[in-house]
Amino acid sequence: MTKPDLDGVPGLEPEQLETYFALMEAVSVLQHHVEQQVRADGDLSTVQFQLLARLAGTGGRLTMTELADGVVYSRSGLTYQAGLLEKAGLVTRGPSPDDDRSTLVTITEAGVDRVKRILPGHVQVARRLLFEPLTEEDIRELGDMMARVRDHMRAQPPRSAAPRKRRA
Amino acid sequence: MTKPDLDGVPGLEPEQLETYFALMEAVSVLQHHVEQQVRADGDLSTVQFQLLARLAGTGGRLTMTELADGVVYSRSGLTYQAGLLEKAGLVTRGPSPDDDRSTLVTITEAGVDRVKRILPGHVQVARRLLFEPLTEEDIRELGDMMARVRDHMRAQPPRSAAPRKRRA
DNA sequence: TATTGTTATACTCTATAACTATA
DNA sequence: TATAGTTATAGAGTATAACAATA
Repeated sequence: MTKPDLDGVPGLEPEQLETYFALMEAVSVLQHHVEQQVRADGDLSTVQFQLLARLAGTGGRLTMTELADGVVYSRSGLTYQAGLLEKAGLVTRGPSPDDDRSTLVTITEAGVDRVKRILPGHVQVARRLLFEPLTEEDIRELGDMMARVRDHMRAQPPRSAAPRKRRA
Repeated sequence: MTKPDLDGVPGLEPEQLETYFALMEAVSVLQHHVEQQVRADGDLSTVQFQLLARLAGTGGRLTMTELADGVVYSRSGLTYQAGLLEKAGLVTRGPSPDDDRSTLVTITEAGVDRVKRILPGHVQVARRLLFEPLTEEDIRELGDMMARVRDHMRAQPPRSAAPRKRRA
């Protein structure tokens, strides 16, 4: 092994590849800092914060399946996380009046407070790490692109994997 | 709990916040698909693939510390992953001639083959999920922005955390 | 039969601290 | 003293499969 040769891989457009790697590295570092901030300011993992924030941003109560959407990729994983959040007094779980199979997860006042406690530092991290080297127009363009990408991903049919929960 | 009120959180500029959330959701979904592809095509975790790809892209051999940079955030975590890669025959570890404290990690032919086996599908996932809804100019701009962000992050001094390994 | 959610279990991964060896 | 790396260990998280209950 003296010099691995990675050329000859079909279908690589250098510009896309560089963009992809830069994006993934930048976001990976960002995620790491965010993880630390959420833990330090709110004693939660990022996943827990996302679930809580999602709940807070959607009216306060969702079924387990709705709550999982896009954040957690297995049912049992959500049950585990919801159990932790409930034990911490940040959400409650109760029966749904609409569907007796469903569980309604409701954010508590303490849960909302926790999100509020975390958010400012959260935004500060994003601003310092992500937005600082970008112009206002960059940010607009980035937001526009990412909204398109996100919607495109949401619309993607599951490929070979078993169909997962979809939003109603 | 009827309707959590998240307003009144200081320092939030709605445009930045939306951009941030769109970015994080899009990348999170992308990471999940990438994880599945790397596992399916190459029987590796994303971290293992990143380590291997980094090694392949940097001339084939790096010290443990150099290899860790930006991918793994603790020394022991890298030792663990390097141990797995070595057991799988994808890298070898040996003493460094320059510094007897260092360990040189060298990618094997099998390691390079593995990266080559994974890359095409990898790029395909990125193209299908990330690049499809973007124009060529979008991609150029995104790449430009992310390169700036990445470099900015690399230049950031560690805040309150203990200083980590830095590239030489 | 399909769907919602939980449980049990096994596995992967990560981080902290203690340790060895070299600079 | 500081740095490179390993080891032991403990904890968090995830996924799979089996299960119960309802649609």
